Amino acid sequence: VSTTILHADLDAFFASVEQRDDPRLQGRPVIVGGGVVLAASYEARARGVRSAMGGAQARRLCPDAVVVRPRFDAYLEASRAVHVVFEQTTPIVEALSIDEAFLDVRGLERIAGTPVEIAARLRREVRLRVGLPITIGVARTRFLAKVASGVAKPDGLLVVPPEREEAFLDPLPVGMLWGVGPRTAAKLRDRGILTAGQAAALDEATLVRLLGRGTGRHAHALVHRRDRRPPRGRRRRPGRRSMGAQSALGRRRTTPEAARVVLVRLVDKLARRLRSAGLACRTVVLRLRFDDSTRATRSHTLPLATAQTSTILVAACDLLAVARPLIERRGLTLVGVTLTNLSDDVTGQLVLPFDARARALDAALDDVRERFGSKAITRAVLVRRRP
DNA sequence: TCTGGGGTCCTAGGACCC
DNA sequence: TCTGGGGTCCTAGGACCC
Repeated sequence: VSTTILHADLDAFFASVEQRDDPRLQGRPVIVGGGVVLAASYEARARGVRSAMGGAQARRLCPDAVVVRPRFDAYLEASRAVHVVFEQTTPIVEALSIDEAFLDVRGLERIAGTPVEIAARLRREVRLRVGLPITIGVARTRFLAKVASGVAKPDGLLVVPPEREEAFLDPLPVGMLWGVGPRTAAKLRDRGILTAGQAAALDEATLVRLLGRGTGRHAHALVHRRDRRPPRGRRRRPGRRSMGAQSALGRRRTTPEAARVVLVRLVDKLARRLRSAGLACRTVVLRLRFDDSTRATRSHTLPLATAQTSTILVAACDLLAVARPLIERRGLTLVGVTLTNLSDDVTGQLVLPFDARARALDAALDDVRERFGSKAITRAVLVRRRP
């Protein structure tokens, strides 16, 4: 029942790193990323520049902005440094993304002070040791803490005590709710529901009817400030669910042949990432986007998990062939591959379906050799399953 | 308003098995 | 033989988040 959850969120992260590393950028509008805005400093945001905005539009809004190429290595380095400060603050740290995390400081009162004192010190430490501004929201639940930090930005600290939760949340627009994006917000707006408080007046069944089961229940829980799950430490994180890569193709009309060239590059890159993560995938998803902004996916699930480039590539090319009519009808603007059904379970028995052909078995054995060396297999047995 | 890349989760229908 | 029910997997799509 205590207010011990912190949501720490670095302000305009990529842009702040650039301003930190180049004093000439300090106090000036900075845009990271060329074609599309990856991050905008607060000076640029004041002029209407937003992340994910097209580069041309951003420059129109803010002609004097300094446009910088992203330096992902520098961001990763900064993120790690901030994380060290988090870990020294409390053992319970749940990293949400490269620039934000939940920290649970319950039980630290005697050692480290109240949550607010801890949060204030954390902000100073990050500023001092990493040189970056960070905003922290403090509340009883993760969701409220996150909303609080969003309201407190930039470079702020905001506490929502339990008795003020309702007054804090109810006037906020529904779009601020976690999991409520443009589509869901529009559905609610059609019913005249604009704020969290208005949504809270509806019962769960109504919200489920309006938004679907998952989204409806979730929204109902959030507006009633139920979010019981505490931040989980990094110990047992659920593990990666998918791994993907994509490539935008630009304006020119792309033939299936040209798409295959891109596909080979993507699959090669992904298979390497997969192997270096010690994972294998079983489902290959081909993602396509067309110039009329429609999308399509085609997927195939293999009989066994693999991390082998050739196996994945064959599946991906088959999917491309399946999608060929689609591609010929519309202009292709993006090709992507996502590998899902990930597992790290490669030891022990490999179970093939009864009708597995010799090639599938070879592929499975090659897979094991590729990952564990040519001597990894001591015995392969074909067992007939009971009929 | 289509301009990047990397993810997560949910839903719904069909196939298949018990 | 007919009827009913339950569960899992696969595929495709949708929505959302940073």
